[in-house]
Amino acid sequence: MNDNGALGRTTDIRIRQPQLDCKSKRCIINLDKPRFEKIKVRHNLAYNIITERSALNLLAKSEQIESELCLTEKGTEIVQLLNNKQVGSFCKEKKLNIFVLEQLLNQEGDKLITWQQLNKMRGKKGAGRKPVWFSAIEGKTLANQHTRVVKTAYKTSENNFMACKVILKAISEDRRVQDWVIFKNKDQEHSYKFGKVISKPKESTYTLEHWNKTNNSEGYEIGLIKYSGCEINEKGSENSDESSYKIAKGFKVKKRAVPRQMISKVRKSDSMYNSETKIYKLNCPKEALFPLEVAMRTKPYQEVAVILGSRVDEIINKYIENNGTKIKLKAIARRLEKYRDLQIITDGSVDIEATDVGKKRLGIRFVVSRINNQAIEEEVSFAGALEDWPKSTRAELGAIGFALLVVPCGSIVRICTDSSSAISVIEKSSLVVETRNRLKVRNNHIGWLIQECCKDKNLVLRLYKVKAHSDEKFNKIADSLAKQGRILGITSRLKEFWSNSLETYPVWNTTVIDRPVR
DNA sequence: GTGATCCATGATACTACACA
DNA sequence: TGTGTAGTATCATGGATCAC
Repeated sequence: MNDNGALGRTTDIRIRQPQLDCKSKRCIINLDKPRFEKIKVRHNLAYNIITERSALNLLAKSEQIESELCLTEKGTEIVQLLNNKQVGSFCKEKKLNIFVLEQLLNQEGDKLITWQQLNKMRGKKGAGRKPVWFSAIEGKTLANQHTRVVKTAYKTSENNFMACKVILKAISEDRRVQDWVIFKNKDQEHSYKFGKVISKPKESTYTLEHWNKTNNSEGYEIGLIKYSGCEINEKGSENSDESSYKIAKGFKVKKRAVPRQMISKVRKSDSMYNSETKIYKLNCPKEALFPLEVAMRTKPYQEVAVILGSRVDEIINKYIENNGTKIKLKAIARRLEKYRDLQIITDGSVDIEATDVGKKRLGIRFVVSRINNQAIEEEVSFAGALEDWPKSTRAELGAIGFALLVVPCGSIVRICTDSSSAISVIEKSSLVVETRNRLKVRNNHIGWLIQECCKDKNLVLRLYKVKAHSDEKFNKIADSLAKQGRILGITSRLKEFWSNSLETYPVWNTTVIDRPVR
């Protein structure tokens, strides 16, 4: 155990394997005698030595191995709820990776999932009979067989983060596949809708069929019924009677397609509706798909796997590589999403003190100075730094580009900058349409980003040249953020987003060369 | 024209368990 | 360890539809 070489690693594996075999949440070095007697693991030398050691009351400890092999501190071991015969059945199960009762409860920790739901969420078929150990767990824990609410002693006191979750997938590239997806209704912050992609044209939008959630009493938690008279289609469809909803194609990059096995058709004989109505059911508890809804209702709040963003979020994801910067920009975008007329002061600077060109950082910052042509009380600003090619115009363009990423779609944006060269680059870029000519403009990477961003968001961009270091309040703030952004701000890197338009582009040391190359 | 998917239905394979 | 049983999902089929 103390050996750092091959012997130690082999011992580690030999200890790890029987832990999984005997369904222990802790390293078997820690197990007491009654727990060892629950299940015998055969053909494992390390296990035999540890059991013999336990019988002789000898002590062996390794804090490092024990902590590495501890699956969870919390949770009720399923083995503790079963008799010896049922434990035998439970330990034969090798595919589902179930160790504690909490893995079988829903996100709110008050209901037991079914055998079929467990299998589906683990990507298994779930064919065959329900095993005796699962039936025993049901018998022991369920307070109500119909609602599957568990007895108070087995409920979790807070949000159950050990619950099984459905892993959403990206929407299939195959235009024939009618994916089931979940999407957010803009008016209801944490409420999600179901949709079926019925058409994937080559243009910029997909068409979704909106399916409404229904409550039922036939043993499944969520039923899906096609919705006529869709309330959320005012943006996508001109006809309010249609149940279709058009979505931006950028949507497809998000993992929001529900795996096929999670949705199945309800048999006509089981349906409470007339025989003509198609009903689908969700083969998992609703919380397994919507953990964010649960997390917002229960405290403490923790970030969870499924977060669906807005179009602005998707555009930020498209251009920015660093997660920290993305989070900051999205937070600013949320504050501005109500407004359609914004004036933003931008500024950029180069770290002239750094002698190593490779380590020079570009300080970028912007401050929102006026909203709907009125001065704002609360400061909305961003300060950060940009990597690669330390040029002052690039810094100015970076600040403008970042500012455009946070503004709402369809808005009028007035950018105030002290760099006439930045204004010149943007104006030149807007006049050049051909890809070949675009690449002849200096700083074309950010210039292209700005043009694409305006196009993606349908922005009206107006550029104003202001005097550097003027006395205006927000210009001062922008100046004061200069050093802060360059020294303390998160260093961001732009994605090579134009790889969608260009098959090849010049790169030096993994960095895009954004000036004319001969 | 080819191939993939959807749909409904019936046949079959799969899985776990009981028992000898 | 092998066999039989029960419950369930999956497969095969063929027509219709749609994308390539």
